[in-house]
Amino acid sequence: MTDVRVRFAPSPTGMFHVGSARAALFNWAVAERAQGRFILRIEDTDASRNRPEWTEGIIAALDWIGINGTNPVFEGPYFQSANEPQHREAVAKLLADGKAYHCDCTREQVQERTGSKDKGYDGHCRERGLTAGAVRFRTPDEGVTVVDDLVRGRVEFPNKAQEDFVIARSDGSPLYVLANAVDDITQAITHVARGEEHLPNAARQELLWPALGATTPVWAHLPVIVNEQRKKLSKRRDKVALEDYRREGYLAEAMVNYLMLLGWGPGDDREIMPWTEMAQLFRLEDVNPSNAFFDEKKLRAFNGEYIRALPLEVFEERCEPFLDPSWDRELFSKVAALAQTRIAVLSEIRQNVDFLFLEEPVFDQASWDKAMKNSPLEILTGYLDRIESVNWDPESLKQALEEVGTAQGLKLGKAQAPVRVAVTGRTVGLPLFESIEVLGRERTQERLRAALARLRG
RNA sequence: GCCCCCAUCGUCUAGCGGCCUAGGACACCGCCCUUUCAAGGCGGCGGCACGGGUUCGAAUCCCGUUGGGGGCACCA
Repeated sequence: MTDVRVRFAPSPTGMFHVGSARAALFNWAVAERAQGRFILRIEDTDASRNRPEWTEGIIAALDWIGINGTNPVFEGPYFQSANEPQHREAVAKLLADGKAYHCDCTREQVQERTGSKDKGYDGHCRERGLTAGAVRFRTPDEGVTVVDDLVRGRVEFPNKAQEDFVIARSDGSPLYVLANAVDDITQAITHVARGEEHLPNAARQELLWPALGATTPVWAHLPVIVNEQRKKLSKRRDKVALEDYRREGYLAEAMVNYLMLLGWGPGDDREIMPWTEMAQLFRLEDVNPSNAFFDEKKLRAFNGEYIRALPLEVFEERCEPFLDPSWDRELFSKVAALAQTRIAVLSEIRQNVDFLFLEEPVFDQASWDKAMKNSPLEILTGYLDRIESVNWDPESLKQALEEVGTAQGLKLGKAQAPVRVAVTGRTVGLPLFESIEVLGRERTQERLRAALARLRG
């Protein structure tokens, strides 16, 4: 088998999308498994829609999910705009060969002639011998064009429904369908795996490649990732930016793992699986052809799994960006392990540990009211009293509260509520007595007194 | 309107003619553990869209219906 060369060819027209990330990952897996090449090509031929920061965003996002030059399989980035001379040359050759022709019709003129806005181009300029204007590719009028697709099988497109599509603007600048084909050919791409929205383009390129003297690559059109309404994920209405997920505290490993499972499965009954293993198992032939819903709930669950699997020190490092710079890291270290099983995304670390660092805990009225139901005055005063002399370890702190509770006829579950809110401001959180231990005697006493004052109004 | 794709639990998937009494995961619901909340353990709910074929046998093959989706730019 000849060397496998795949490519990922995003256009820098917006924030990097989870759908693009998955397509990149699928290609990356193909390249890795085959020990081939993964070519990153930035398709920046529409200058009006491109911005340099989007390009940087693409590279940073790919790097985040593990796609970068560290791996020798990676090649690029190349910029499509740099290949414009070749694109123009290809257009010229097609023109010279009579496989393409100039056309100066406006959209309005075409519509007027065909009497419909849905009919498409009518071939009006085919034999006019124009030497200027847009360039159209001459498509066959009969027969079918076949796209042999790894995930969809044989797909036929009737040629009579295929209009003579434009390959270059009237100013001579080449269009996507042409530029993309030329680059794929010159970069010797063997497998094109991209979103299903490109399937109609494949029909055109199936015509274009031979016209350019090349044999067609292996196609694989990936299912679309959809939202809850089963519509293709869109920048406008859906949360699609990979960067947003990163900032929220999703781990790249979890994101990669989850994305790989959208349209594909490793085959056995495992889902949580390291990249190296997935890459060895992945085959385009096994990609499921139907659309997949991006389920953030499941992503969260995966992320939780990955967080819990982290060695403690690594977990602490990963939390770093989500902690206030002023917070004492040694104090944080003491409760990190307790928080690790309690968060699903890293940003949630804050609400779990903030009570340790704030001057006074953040109270919300609802939690307060909920917790201060059962003899709160007695519990708080009683505990304040016991705490004065108790041994400062979780077990003793617990026993002390148990005794105070018993005196009020309350089990620990009830008795801990007022204390928890007094100390942490919240009704749920880390194990109470470990939290108190780390907070220290004095600060705990302060908080209990403050709560009492607040309680007495 | 035209062209194309798709169809297994709510969701993501396993299944590629007999192993299926359809498996797993997320979600959901119980129970256990328990100082709250998690985590963990155990259990439960829940699906082959429909109708015809083909076959000794169909979730798996074929056709149709219905339902979803994608594409129809001098964007990528």
